[in-house]
Amino acid sequence: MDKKIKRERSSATKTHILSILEEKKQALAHKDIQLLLDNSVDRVTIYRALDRLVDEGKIHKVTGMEGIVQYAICHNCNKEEHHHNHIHFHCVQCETISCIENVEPKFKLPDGYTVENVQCMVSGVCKNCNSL
Amino acid sequence: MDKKIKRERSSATKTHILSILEEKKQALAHKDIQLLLDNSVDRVTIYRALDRLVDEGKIHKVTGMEGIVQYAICHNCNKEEHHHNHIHFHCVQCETISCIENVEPKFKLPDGYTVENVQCMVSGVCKNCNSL
DNA sequence: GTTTATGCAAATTCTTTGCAATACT
DNA sequence: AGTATTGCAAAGAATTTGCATAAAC
Repeated sequence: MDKKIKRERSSATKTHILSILEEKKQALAHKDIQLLLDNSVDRVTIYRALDRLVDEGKIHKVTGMEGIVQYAICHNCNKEEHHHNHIHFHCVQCETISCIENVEPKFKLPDGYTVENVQCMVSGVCKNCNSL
Repeated sequence: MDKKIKRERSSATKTHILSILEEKKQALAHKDIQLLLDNSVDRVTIYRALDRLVDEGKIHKVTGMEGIVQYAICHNCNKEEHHHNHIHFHCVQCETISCIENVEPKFKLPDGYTVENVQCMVSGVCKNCNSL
């Protein structure tokens, strides 16, 4: 029940994953990351590195429309506070998921409900694909 | 690539699943449904019945915060048109997911984006639990 | 009688766990 | 030295596929 006191440590896998996510500027699934790592890193190692990055507030999990789990860079988070109420956009043409930073959905629930967290997935055609 | 021409047919499993979902008034996972069917129906049969019900526009899939797939009754859908832009509410106390009908999230995406579909998961405490 | 639904076995995919070896600080 | 990371093997959960039998229309 007690929190594991784990010091953050750099690791080849974590660094590499982060730079991939930075470069692609979109959410990627475990599978994609493994491929982009040239299959040179063990599946399990990738799972664990992703978990640690999530714990450290560096990336966050996004579950796509079809239930596929993906990971994206966190821009406004740290280990203590997470802010993922922004919209995730799934482009049906280029099949990518990306974060629309600074756009939060507004809504009014019926009386009696208390809101803690919001996850919003919007699908459609992204800026890039629309301008082709 | 061609659509399977399947006539809709009644079946014990489909009917039973529908009445369970109607009665519970919340989204249920495959697992829950199997249990509520007293484990008397084969896992695979349930998966297939759920798929068919989704195709027929009778129920829709909801993927919860933690990636658990659940199914809920459709109130405004048919085989041709689906309207699931309403909010799905996940209560962290009673651990249920339910549809908040008629509440759609509003947001404004940057120029260039075209919206086709919206899926919004809100977690918090539901009306029932808040009034206890 | 033709098509769809069911049950069983088996295969796939995704994810997690245990453990020994290695790397980081 | 002490703790976190890695790789491998193996287990576990969720979902899908194939095929023969049963049921619906």
